[in-house]
Amino acid sequence: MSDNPGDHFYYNDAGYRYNNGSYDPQRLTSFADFLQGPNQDYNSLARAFGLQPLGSDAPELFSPFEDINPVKQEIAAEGANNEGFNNRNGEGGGNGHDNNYNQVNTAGNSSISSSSGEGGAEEESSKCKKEAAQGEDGGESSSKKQNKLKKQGEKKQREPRVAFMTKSEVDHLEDGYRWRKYGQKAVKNSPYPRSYYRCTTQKCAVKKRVERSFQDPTIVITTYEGQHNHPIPVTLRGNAAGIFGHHHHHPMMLAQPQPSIVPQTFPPPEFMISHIMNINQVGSTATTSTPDYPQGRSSAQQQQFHDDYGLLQDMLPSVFFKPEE
DNA sequence: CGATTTTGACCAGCGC
DNA sequence: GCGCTGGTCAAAATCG
Repeated sequence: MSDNPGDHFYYNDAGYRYNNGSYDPQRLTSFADFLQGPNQDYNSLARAFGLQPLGSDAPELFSPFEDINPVKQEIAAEGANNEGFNNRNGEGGGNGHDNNYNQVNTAGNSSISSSSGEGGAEEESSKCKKEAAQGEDGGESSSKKQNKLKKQGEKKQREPRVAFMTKSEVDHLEDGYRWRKYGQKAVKNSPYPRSYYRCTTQKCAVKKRVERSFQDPTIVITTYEGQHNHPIPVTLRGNAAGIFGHHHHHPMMLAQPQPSIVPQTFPPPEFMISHIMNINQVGSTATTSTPDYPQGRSSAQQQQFHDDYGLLQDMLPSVFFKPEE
């Protein structure tokens, strides 16, 4: 949707300051579980991040599990009941939170006319996927493109999407995977374009979209769709493999030397993404062995994890999910 | 010279 | 049907 997610960003109020910065394995577990399994339910991730559900206020973003398959729905329901997600504290969200870092907020950029104009809800939901195409080449030539094989009508439902908002100057964040850009389109109501990427690994259909929030240009919104069915290519430095592991490098060192909006405070967001991807990776491929976080780690490692997570928190202005496109 | 990006054409839903 | 829109294709351009 065009609806630039920016139109609904109250995420800043969501209190992502995860449990006051204290370590909460429970939540970490949740977070990791979410990333690992195929059962990504939106609320669980939110929970993991200590986010408010945004339920009533932003149904279009957070809501519904309608598009998710039955199994996931159950999970979702469970989670919902379980922990009440509805306890949004305050309505307009409001409660400020103000992080240490200068919450940019682009006050100036008030072009947020958003609501005013069309913004209005605008749903959109497009589940469109091209594909079938079937060209009638009836007439003439010109059939250049289409004419692909067409599977019988499978609807090709789309995979759940998970999006991250990250404060960063660079649009395309390093996340350990290789991507090939296959398109770019202007985003309605936004001066910033949206880029489309596909995982370059064969057989892997994961896609990713990157766009900059027009409400707060310091934030980039990265949306992933699908799950990788292969390991992270081991070519990049700062590669997730090193993050937890064996090495004693401080995460900061693994980070890419790219400019950050708030250099003195923030490590490049690439690190964060890698971190997330690492967790994701560990679970998906392998084995049911022990997860690579908290348990079974030395206290130093746990501490490290804790620190990393803290950074991660700072890097992530928030997280949100869009069940329906 | 292969891999990737650029960029306009195309395509499929959707609302009207 | 028409036009808009998000998403994708693919030929040409560029990169490494």
